[in-house]
Amino acid sequence: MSKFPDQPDSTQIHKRGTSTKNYILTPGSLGLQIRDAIVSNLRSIWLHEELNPKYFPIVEIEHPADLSHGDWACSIALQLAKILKQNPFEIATELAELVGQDNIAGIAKIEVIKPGFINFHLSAAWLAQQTELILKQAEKFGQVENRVGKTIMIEHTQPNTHKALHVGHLRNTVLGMAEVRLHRAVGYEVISTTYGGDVGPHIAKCIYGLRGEDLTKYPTLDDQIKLLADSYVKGGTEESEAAEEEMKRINKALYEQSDEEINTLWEITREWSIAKQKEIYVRVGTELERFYWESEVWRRGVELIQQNMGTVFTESQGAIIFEGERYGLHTRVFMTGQGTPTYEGKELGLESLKMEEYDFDFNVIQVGNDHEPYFSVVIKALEEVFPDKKGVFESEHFGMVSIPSGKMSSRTGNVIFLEDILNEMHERAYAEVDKRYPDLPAEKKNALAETIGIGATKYALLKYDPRQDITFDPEQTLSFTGDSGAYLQYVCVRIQSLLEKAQQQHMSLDAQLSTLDFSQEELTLLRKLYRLPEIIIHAQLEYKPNHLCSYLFDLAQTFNDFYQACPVLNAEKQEIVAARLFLCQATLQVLRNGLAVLGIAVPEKM
RNA sequence: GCGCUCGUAGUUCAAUUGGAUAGAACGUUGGCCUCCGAAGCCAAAGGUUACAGGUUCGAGUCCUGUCGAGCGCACCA
Repeated sequence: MSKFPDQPDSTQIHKRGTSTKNYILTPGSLGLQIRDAIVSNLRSIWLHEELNPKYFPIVEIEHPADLSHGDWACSIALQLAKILKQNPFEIATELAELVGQDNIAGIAKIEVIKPGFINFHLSAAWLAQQTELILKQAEKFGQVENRVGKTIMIEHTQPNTHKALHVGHLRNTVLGMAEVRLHRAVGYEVISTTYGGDVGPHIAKCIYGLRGEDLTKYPTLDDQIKLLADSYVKGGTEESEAAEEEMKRINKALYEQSDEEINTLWEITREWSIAKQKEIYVRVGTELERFYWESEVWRRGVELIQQNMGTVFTESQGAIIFEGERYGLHTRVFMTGQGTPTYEGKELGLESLKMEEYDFDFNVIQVGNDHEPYFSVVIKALEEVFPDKKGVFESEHFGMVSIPSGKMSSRTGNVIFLEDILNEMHERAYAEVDKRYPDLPAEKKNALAETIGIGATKYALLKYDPRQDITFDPEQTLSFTGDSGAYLQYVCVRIQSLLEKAQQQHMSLDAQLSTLDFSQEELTLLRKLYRLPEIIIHAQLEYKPNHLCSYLFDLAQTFNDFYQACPVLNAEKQEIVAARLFLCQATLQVLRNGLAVLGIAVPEKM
């Protein structure tokens, strides 16, 4: 007997790009039960009609965009019309009839609509039960165990030393940490790392501009960072031949550590940069388990290149190259004519060091999309050098950030600095806090302003598709109203204060629903609350935290509809008060859990 | 010139990877605090998804072409 094709669920799908929506179907979920019921009944039809199992489709179900179309929907009948040589509406009707006979608990109604959609409506009892589960699982709700036992290293952020961080870096680190948390949420063991450029021509430029400076004249970290930025511009805009020769000499000396004066200068200023980076990481909640540096991996890269000369790498015009063209890629230089490794050459050393230090199943490297062609080459070369590591390394490409005045460039000074953004957002949030709570001690105002400012900043960067280039206009992008971090925080804070009031009035906060007589607004809320785990899986598989942002914002809006329409504490009957308090708690839990994955904190009051 | 990515409301972006009437936010206009927090809510206006074909039950999404933008095309990262 020939075999029907496998019907995937969320545990079987590793990566985005898979052509099925069934990644959100977790084992035991109602969605999976519905899908499987459709599959098994369809198989009966298949066998009855004596069709070839080879042509049996992958059955997909999804949440209709419009809730009036039900909670789950399946369009398989439309796809089968041709194969079965039958009207899609008839197929849908027959299938719906058969699935209905399975009496799946939780389904209140199955509808067949127009051309041939089968729509499943969930019962209030099931939704209520599901919501009780949210409160039972508390902060664990939203976590799934799809990838337990797998370890992934995520390399992100990657700022160079000797340069001030700008909005682009902020986007990278905020996205990077969101990816780290999303992967943890689906069960991965995650190693969060970064890799910084601390040797090479870009550093040489800064050192060139720096020479002759009395470093002791710059006592504070901010002065020091300012000096580095100015020096970089000085070196970067110098175009005379003599200066270029000198910078090449400095570069070479940096690699070989052959010049005492340059070494000292480099060591001191490198520490400045790293201190500043760490300060920022603490502020934005970036946690890194291991900092890799070009200076510690380049020799290893050179050795690997030398060991694979003639096989993987070849010499050309004095440089050492990898002939990517043989694989339809670019041919790239891995070692320059001067004998220094390039970005690509160093990368080789980096990956080999990672493998030596850690045992991981995957390593995702998140970089800007301008690096995309290089990474295809680097990964190809890597797989040639380490043939047993095929499929381990993967690069993920983020879109670039430009600003209204054009493309950012540290060299010309057309940049918005990361810290300026954070500070400005802090100040704006402080002004709002001050307006509302003028009597609060300054210390508390500052703490609150920081939570709100950082939250709004992170949300503003996470709500876009990571792969899209974005224009970052601080006036417009960073907002405390509408689709913003502050909006979500506000909804949480308002629920918190509601619950506090309820407690003061000794109302019951049991994680149980005593009524199933829901209003339209309550029902809509219930129909969205249970979806968080699916959203997290979706966001993780596609590396798209913006899906989680959209969901949370939509949930918050749905809650506001409910809040506006339904009095909670002042509801007419005790059991309605209890039911609504219960809904408030569940919403708060889901919002908090989702925001935690995004790295956004919720203040107690605001 | 070649390659990759992209083109959606005045602006910034979504759109469950081919699903149902393309959604938000900002901005604009008008309304809602004697009522659980107005950083909130409601309403209005705003679209031939750059353009032209094609594929099919169905296209913003896939294929072809045109126009336009960004990025990349060996000793920078």
